[in-house]
Formats: sequence, structure tokens, C-alpha cells
Amino acid sequence: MTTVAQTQLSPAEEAWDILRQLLGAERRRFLAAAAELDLHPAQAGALMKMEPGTAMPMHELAMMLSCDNSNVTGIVDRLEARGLVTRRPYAQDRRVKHVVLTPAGTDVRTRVRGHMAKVPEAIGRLSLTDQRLLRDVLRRAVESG
Amino acid sequence: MTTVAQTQLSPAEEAWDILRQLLGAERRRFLAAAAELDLHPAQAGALMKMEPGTAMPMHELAMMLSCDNSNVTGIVDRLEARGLVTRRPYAQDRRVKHVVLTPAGTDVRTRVRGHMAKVPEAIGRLSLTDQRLLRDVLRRAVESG
DNA sequence: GTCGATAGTTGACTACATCAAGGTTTGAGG
DNA sequence: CCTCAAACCTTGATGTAGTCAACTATCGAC
Repeated sequence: MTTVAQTQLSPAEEAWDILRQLLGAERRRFLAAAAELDLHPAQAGALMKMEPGTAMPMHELAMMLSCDNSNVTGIVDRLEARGLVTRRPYAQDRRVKHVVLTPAGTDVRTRVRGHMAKVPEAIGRLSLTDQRLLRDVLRRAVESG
Repeated sequence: MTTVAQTQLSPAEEAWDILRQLLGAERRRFLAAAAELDLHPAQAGALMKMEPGTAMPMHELAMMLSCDNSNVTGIVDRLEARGLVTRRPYAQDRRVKHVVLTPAGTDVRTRVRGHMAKVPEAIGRLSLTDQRLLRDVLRRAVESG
């Protein structure tokens, strides 16, 4: 019921309108996935941004979550308290601390990403031709920088 | 940099992967738009869900925001304190309270939606043919329920 | 008319956003 | 060198949001 065409929409506008509906559904899935793993949304978001063998500076995490540095401090505190990540000093620049996934954290991260990677029904029920069409258009959208 | 293909992705999976990148960027835009209007994300979300001349029961708002009823109480409290919405009793069912946009609220809502309706660059720079293609595929995705 | 279910509120608790301030470290310029 | 602005992280204060349990009022059905 979010789709209301009071004025005529351009193709791009209408496409974007539909995409935003997907976004709403996606948000729910994300919240549900996080809750199922006993994570708060921000914590789940942080885990998702991390790569298993790769150390990430706190401030970079802040950028990716588009939030304040001081915010990341708290989030990482809690993740660390649960043994999902570790802080590690960074010799090259001692202002920086790196965050690393522990094995337990890697496991949880995999599960969060598993939930989110599942293709939404709306897309899954498209014909294979349409799925390929969609993929190709989207590829062009992001690559033609 | 979110696109990593460690295993071969199906067309749907790859499409979904790209879409999630778009949605991430969208989240930032949403936060920025809300901040610009001095709204917290949940408040902006609530305003977006409301239609100008249409009263909405609190619990329906809770459903749309996928949050608790008690949560909506607080959000509406604050919106009401700023004169953006009003609570109104509902005679047919006196357990229910309706929320209605005030003129000021309607104005703010329009501005929030204006921000969000702006087509992202990635889609905007597609050829018109591709935009139509995208729109058509997405139409099929949501309508073939 | 009783009783289970629903709508909204309240209160307690945690987490998170934002901002200002402070400590440490770095890098660049004098 | 040495200073100094800037970057990184942390802490504390404040307001807001999410979750859960309890409570009131109302509805609907039996």
C-alpha cells in the first residue's frame, strides 16, 4: 500500500519506489535475524561489516556504520564481552585499535550473513530470464561509475 | 567493496547482493534526511508511513515500523509535542487512538519523502532503456503475488 | 455477564545516537 | 628538534529507542 501514483512517475522513479518497498521488508528480516542471534541491530551490523581474517580499525567501522567513533567503542565493548571480537593494538599507528573476529564471532557473522543473503521471495519467484535481466541491469548500474 | 564472489552466485543471488549495496546507501540518506529535519530515525519513519488526510491507529503504526506498541506511544508523544501529529479518539472502538498529521506534520512528511524519493545515482545514470527494463522486472516481482 | 483478547500506556532496563571533553599519538612546519 | 593541529579512541552526559512485564480500558463472543 506504499505505492501511490498521484502523479505520473518516470521509469526510474517507479523502479526506485518498488525498491524501497523491498527495503522495508529487508529491514524486518535484519531485525529478526539479529534478534534470533541475541544481537542488537548495531551489533549485527558491525559483525556483518567485518571480514573473518581481516583486522578493522575502529574508525573505519564507524564510517561503515555511519555513526560516531564513540558509538563504536560501546558496540565493540559489548561484542568483546561476548567473545565475538577482540581489540588489538596496531603497532604502525598507536592511536589506532583494530577489531578482529574471534572464531565464535566468525561463526555468528556467518549466520547473520546467511540470513541476509537469502533472496527475497519477490525476486526468487521471478523467472530465470527475469532474474538474469535484473542482475545485468544492476551490474550496469553499479559498474558504470 | 561488499561484492565478493567466493563461490559462484546465481543470478538472483548476485542481483540481491547488488541490491543490498543500494539499500545500505539508502540507509545513510535516510539518516541524513532525518537529521536535517531534526528528527530521530524512528520519528522520520513514522511520519513517512502516514498519509496526510488519513488517521492511523497506533497499533497499525507499530506494525508498519515493526516495533512494539509501547514504542509507538513514545514516538507519537514526541511528534505530538512538536505539533507534527495529533492523537484523536476513535468512537467505533474506544480502545483505539488515531494519529493524524497536522499541517506542520504534513509539511515535514513531504520533505522527508522528497529526500527519499530522489532516485539514487546508480539508477539515475542508467540508460532510459535500462530504467524501463528495471521497472518492468520489478513490477513483475511485486505483482506476481 | 463472564472471560479471553486487543489497544494503549507506564515503568524498568539496556542499548544506541550525539555531543563535548580529555588523553595519546602522529605528522607537518617552523 | 619542538610545537601544534589533527586523528584516534575513550569517557561522561543526555535524550531517544527497543524489549518486556504489568496494568487499565474496551471489545467480542459465548
